[in-house]
Amino acid sequence: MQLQYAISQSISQALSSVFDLTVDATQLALQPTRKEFAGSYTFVTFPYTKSIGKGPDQIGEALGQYLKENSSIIKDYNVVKGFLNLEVEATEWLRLFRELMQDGNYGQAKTSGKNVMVEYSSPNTNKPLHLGHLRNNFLGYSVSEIMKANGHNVLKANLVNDRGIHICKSMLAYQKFGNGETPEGSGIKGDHLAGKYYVLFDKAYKEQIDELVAGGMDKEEAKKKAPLMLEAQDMLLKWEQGDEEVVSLWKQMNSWVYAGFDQTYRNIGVDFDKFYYESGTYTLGKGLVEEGLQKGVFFKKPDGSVWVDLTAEGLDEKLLLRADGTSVYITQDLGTAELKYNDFPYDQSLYVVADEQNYHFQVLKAVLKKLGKPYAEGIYHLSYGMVDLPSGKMKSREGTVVDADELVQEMIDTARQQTEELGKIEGFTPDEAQQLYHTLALGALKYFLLKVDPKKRMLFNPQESIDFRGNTGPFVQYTHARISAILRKAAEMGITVGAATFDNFEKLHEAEQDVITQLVSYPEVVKEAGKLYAPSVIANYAYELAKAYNRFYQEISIFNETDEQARNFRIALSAMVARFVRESMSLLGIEVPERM
RNA sequence: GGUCUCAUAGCUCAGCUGGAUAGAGCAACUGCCUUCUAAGCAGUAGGUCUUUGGUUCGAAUCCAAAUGGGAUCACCA
Repeated sequence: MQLQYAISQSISQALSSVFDLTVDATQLALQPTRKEFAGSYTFVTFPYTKSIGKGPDQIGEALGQYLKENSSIIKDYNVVKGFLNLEVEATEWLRLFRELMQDGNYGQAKTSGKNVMVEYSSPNTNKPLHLGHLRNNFLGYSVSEIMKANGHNVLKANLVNDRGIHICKSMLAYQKFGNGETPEGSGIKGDHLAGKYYVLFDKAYKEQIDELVAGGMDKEEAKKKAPLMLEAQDMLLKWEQGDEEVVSLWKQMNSWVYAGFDQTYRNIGVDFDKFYYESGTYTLGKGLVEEGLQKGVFFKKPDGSVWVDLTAEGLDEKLLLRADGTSVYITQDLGTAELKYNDFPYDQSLYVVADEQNYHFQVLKAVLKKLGKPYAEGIYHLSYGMVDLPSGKMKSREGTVVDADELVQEMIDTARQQTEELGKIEGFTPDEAQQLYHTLALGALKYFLLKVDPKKRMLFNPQESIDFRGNTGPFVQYTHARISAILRKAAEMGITVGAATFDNFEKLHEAEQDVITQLVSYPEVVKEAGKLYAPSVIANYAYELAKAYNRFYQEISIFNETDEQARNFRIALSAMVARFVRESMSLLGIEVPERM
């Protein structure tokens, strides 16, 4: 940030004139001063004791003295055990604050001219979305917003896994046990209906295995020989051959599932610019395999299968094409990478996919590099950790998954209950109340899933995640609602933010200065979040900002202030906090209410 | 077994490129609503940063090893 750089420059100057030591300002590291000491920024003098030949305290004292006398920004200083703490002039803080007030795009980076594709969600069409998908969806959406704020041109893509043996399983079960059930007829959401038959398949399949095992068959063999499995495989074959009956069933069931997904996506507030379907991409990539053979970077084994040797890259040999010429998972991903690049020439292509696929993406990138593809370098696996439950890992087959739709509904119910208990719905129409519950529910859920570093595995505790106090989404939302009340009151009094001046105000309270410090650090935070692909950085910022404001709110009165300038400043400060709370939360895909 | 990854308060998590006495929230305990929304604020208590070595003025942070979780090593996706 500018202020820090300005201070660094002054220090650089001080080092040069006091000690005749040349250090570039960019090499000087400042850190925020710890709460227990006076000051905003701290300069550590230890690294310079050798080259200067004096003790750390002596250096700090001399630098502090120089800065106080020569810099218009530095108000005062103190030296504690070699740490030079610098206090910044209130006028400087206010200057920065005015600057931010006037810049409607503060924190929004200039257009980079870069294209960034973000693939996320990518569901299977045989079952509804669960908690793990929610982390994926929220991450993907938020990272997209963060990339936009960093000036990039973003395309959100969803690669739907709409084919394969698992899809055939639910189709087959439906064919056998469905009795023509439809979402309309039974009132079951389409994706849940498909999921129901996927579970039914698994149940019936297991029974068949047990029977075969009871008849003396080996369990592994029974898994392969169970009639249902054979039928499913047969169905997949028919699908690939374009069998009319199978394809028509596939189309019908998928259309139900899409209607269900669409509803969920709208409900959780995520969207996509482009959809890819594996049924349309699964044959891609064979051309690239051929290309690799031509170039001699792939090789054929005697049985005719095609491989790539990645041992030099620290990986293994990897199959790229089966002996019968059919493709494997990696084959189509190679093809899809190229297809995506042709559709949208990207500088970066992010894949929001769980960390269990780390190896796969290493291979993908390495293979494309071997092929000399220009876009290989831009591929980035945004790998996130699994969501665990207190009971352990989620397993779809064992029914320990937390269903996304159900979870959202539970959150909404909790929001309603909490709001009613607190008696906060006075003056709300039923529609507005409903809207508020939804805003709070999703705020709580998204914040909970996004505040943790994406790379880390996390625990979802139903009890804690529905907490609306402390470091939570609703806490930040509450801060916004509070400020909204203040701004409404200001408007009633005829005070307009921007027009009501505070030119002569310069007695900054500590709590006010802390809020400004938070506000002006926003651009850096957006940059950092973009660099790390980490919404958690934004979430932490929103929390710190809200916390700083709430302290100010508690300690300092706005409307009882007799000094008009001070009052105007505080209203403006509140308005800016509301603005950056709203903006940072929107980078997380979270809305903020006017009242709650 | 090979490779990758994680380990911070009772619980869930922060801790930026090494910097001061390691921070939040929840849970526990104390205060604060005749004043702008108490979904808030202030405070108390709670830690051998898994262990052991190393690098250095200085290590939760960097390096190595050990221990314990997790992922992956499919002609599944």
